Amino acid sequence: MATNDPGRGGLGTVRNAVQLLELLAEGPAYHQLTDLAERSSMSIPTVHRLLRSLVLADLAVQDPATSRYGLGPELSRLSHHYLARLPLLGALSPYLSQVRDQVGATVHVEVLVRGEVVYVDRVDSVASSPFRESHRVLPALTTAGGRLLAARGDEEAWGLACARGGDADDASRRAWATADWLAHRPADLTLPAEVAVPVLDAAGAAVGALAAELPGTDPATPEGEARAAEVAAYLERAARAAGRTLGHG
Amino acid sequence: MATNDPGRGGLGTVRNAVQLLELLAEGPAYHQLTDLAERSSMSIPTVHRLLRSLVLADLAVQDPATSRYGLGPELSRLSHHYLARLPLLGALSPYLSQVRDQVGATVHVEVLVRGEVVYVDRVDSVASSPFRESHRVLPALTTAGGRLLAARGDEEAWGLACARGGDADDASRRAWATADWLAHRPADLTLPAEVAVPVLDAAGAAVGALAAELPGTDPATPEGEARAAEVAAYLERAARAAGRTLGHG
DNA sequence: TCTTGTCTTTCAGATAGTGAAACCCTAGTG
DNA sequence: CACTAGGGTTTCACTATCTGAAAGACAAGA
Repeated sequence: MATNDPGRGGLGTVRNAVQLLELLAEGPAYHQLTDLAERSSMSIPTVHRLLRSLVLADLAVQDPATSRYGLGPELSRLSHHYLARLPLLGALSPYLSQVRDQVGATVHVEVLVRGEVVYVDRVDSVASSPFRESHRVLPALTTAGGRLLAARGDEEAWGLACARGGDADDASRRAWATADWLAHRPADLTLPAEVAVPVLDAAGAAVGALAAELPGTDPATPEGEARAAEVAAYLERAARAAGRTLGHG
Repeated sequence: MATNDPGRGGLGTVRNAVQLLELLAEGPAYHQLTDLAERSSMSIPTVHRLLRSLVLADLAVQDPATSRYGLGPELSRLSHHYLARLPLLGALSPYLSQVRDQVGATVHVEVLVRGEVVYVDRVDSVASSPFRESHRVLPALTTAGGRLLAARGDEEAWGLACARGGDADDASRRAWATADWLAHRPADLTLPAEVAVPVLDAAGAAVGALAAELPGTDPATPEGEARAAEVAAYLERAARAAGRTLGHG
């Protein structure tokens, strides 16, 4: 046992605080203390103190009516500071409007974090539907971009992606890891299908995905696949251009 | 000393970890350990351990080349989970595309967090410029929306906003707190001017702002102000409609 | 009223985090 | 090439600080 695994390394208090944030992130907006204590297998006072500290930092909030706990706005502020300096976004940004115009659909930039796909940037098409899910975060393997990124990631990333559901075998992984582009129609039929291409940095690592919506198209049909290939060509050009401005690792 | 102020309440380790995240959020993308230790007035080993814990949780990253530290992608994942369930966004979402079409410009949803304005949602106009700053986070008092929100906030929020710069006196505050809408052209002339209206919940508290860009318009001129008032009318209608679906507090 | 289910606080004790100092590396320099 | 300077990392004894059992508050239902 090289790692001497106590959960995993790092300061216990930080680990516990982070675990709470992750519990708060799943399921409904607000959670009750008792429940969080049980799910985290920490004692109730400990959870209470941790939550109070997180609330003080605005990383969590406590609903004054029910005194239940949820995630806090400071996460958004920090996230925006992170994204504002993310090389991937800076590199893609100049091309996004053009790609949007070329493909005539909403374009997304996606990254893979802990088995989930996060939509970190977007340019809306003219005909964006009013049913916008602006802040989707989906299990990686349920989206085209997520499949590309998870399959090209390391074992840990792939494992986390599988753990989020959307079953996949090793054959799928090999196919996705080598594909230049991928189209997928989500099981939720209210969401549009999407085509995605990976964005590779100078070292050849997939740092994100560039995806376009395919409203009213089913990539399982021949004409759908033709449309997807056509759109993918535009995406690939932008992804390659952006990739050239990205340094190593 | 009612508060017995040791910095402020909460668990010390969490407070320190959060302080590091805030230091990482300001200035350049990557910071060095020594510098962070000095700025936080914590010992170097302590900062090192905290950062290692944060890196383990993906809340921070360590650049493998320079071994310097920056914010991590998990912040985005958590932030998206937060935003996905934010009542403000759900309430405004159905109206945003329509407002975009009515005003013919990019529309933003903004919230105030710790003295900074965070752009939490956006619908792009057809003619969105390629120089998109998608993930701005600006000192509150340098934007129209931030001024509205800070002025209507409590003392603490107002104080934090002033601390971020963009000087303001009490007269300005009173004017902004009662204004139905506000237009402002940022000092950075590459950014467009914006008009903003507050979004009030059932209790009358300002939970966010709805703003539209005014490209090529200077609200300081008579015709600019007329245009701003016209746009504001559309924004107000959407903000009121959304506000009705927002509960108390 | 009593019960049940919450969130919150207290307090003694030991776990777990702290800082000084030493160690290791890499990069730059004479 | 040896030397220095500047970072990041690790060790270790100490004790500050976090922990958990139990008790306290508070609200909602029966």
